[in-house]
Amino acid sequence: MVIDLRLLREDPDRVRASQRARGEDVDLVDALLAADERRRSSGSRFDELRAEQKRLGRLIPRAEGDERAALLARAGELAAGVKAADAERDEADATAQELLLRLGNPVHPDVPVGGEDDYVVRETHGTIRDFDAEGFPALDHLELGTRLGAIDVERGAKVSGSRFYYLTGVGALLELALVNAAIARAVAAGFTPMLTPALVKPRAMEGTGFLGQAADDVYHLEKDDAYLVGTSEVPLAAYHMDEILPAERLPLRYAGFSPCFRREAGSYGKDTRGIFRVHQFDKVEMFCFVAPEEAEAEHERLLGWEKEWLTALELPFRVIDVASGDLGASATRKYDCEAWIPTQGKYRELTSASNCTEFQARRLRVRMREGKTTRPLATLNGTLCAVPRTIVALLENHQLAGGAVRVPEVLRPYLGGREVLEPGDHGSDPAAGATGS
RNA sequence: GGAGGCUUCGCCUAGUCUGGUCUAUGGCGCCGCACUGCUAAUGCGGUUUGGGGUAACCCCCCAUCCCGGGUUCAAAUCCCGGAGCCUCCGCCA
Repeated sequence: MVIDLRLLREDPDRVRASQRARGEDVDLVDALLAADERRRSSGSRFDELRAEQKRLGRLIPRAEGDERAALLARAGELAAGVKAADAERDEADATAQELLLRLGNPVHPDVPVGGEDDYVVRETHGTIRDFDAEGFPALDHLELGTRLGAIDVERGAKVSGSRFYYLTGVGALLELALVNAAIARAVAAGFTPMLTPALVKPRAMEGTGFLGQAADDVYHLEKDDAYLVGTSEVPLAAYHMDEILPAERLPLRYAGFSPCFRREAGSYGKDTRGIFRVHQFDKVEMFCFVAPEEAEAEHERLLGWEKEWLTALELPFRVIDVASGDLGASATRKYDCEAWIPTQGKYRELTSASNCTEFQARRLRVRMREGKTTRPLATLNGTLCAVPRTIVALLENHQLAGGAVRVPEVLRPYLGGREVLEPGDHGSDPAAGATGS
């Protein structure tokens, strides 16, 4: 049973306050405490009866005649009692477990309280271009992508439905360039690159906190009782499931690359144009296992790597401290990097760094051993590069008059040296064209 | 998809047929102590994990032999279901 209710028992008011800040059910806390109490009392009754049962079990084989009959009679009573206590404990366990799934990680005290719009802007970077001054109107990413032969949403919809797309020609090259550049940077920063499964068992999904409030957004394959991951955070967190890691091996840092699947339930009519919000995309994700006391510092480091990446892509962006009501279930605090999208006239989320403290580690039973003691560790995750959104930001921010797009220097080595993407480039190797071969 | 074999406390392993001091054997590794110019060797002790009792330590209780059910007074052991690994066959990028 993957339950740890220590914080709840010790400081229920803090958990209540957290639920309130998240805009979630506060009564849940009392229901959980009640289930926990039932679980404990039936558990200790079970333990006592079982102890007596064991004692009898040792006497019976040696007893004879009337004595043996009496012992067997008592043992029969005990068996019934043990069974009842066991059933009651199981029921309380299941109830507690089910309630616990709906309880989010207690929010960090410095997190701004409120909903989606109550974030606090931490910092702003880069310069927003003034297209009026430059003398041409900014085209949106879909217009640019279509002209470049990079994005095909019509055929995506024809084949798979709305919110699906093809990346074609230089669009496909652009994704591969982004992924390669991002992985190279992560590796240089000390991350171990990982290609992860996209299909996981319920345990992994549940343990990372995606089957609570976020369950509607997850694809489930009923026939196999398997889930399509919405991020490689899931298989990365579960990678060390049920393991005890020596403290001296920490921090463990992984850079995962995987497709991500999201139902986008409840976002009808939102971002319907282009590839900003889609059902399937690829993403490079950073994931860290650290000692709990290191978690906040690691959170800052994750944010730092994200900022360096966006800066290297020459994108104007800002960092927000996400408000309590907009945190995922697993995060105690979350920083989003939002890039400026010229045609929308606003900043939009490109990356997100979450400190999950011990929330996921407890559920997945990932622990650290330090000397003699074993305790849960902390997990953190941060986007390095979510491909479609990054493409949106790149196309729009780096567009030139006439629909061409300047390639930031970091990506050029990964794009056959191209400095500009231009309509008519079908993605073949420019060097091959130049030599006429 | 079909057939068979396997899964024991870090690793290896005894135990399962024939249910009951299994409170799970031994080896390796690891930790501590002793001995020893150093190292090595040797000896002794310790070494699954989770929950509970306790202010805490020692210690005590319960669970845990892949997981979940069942039979039984009693399950590592018997029965059913599932998972994982391996071998062979079929199919396949």
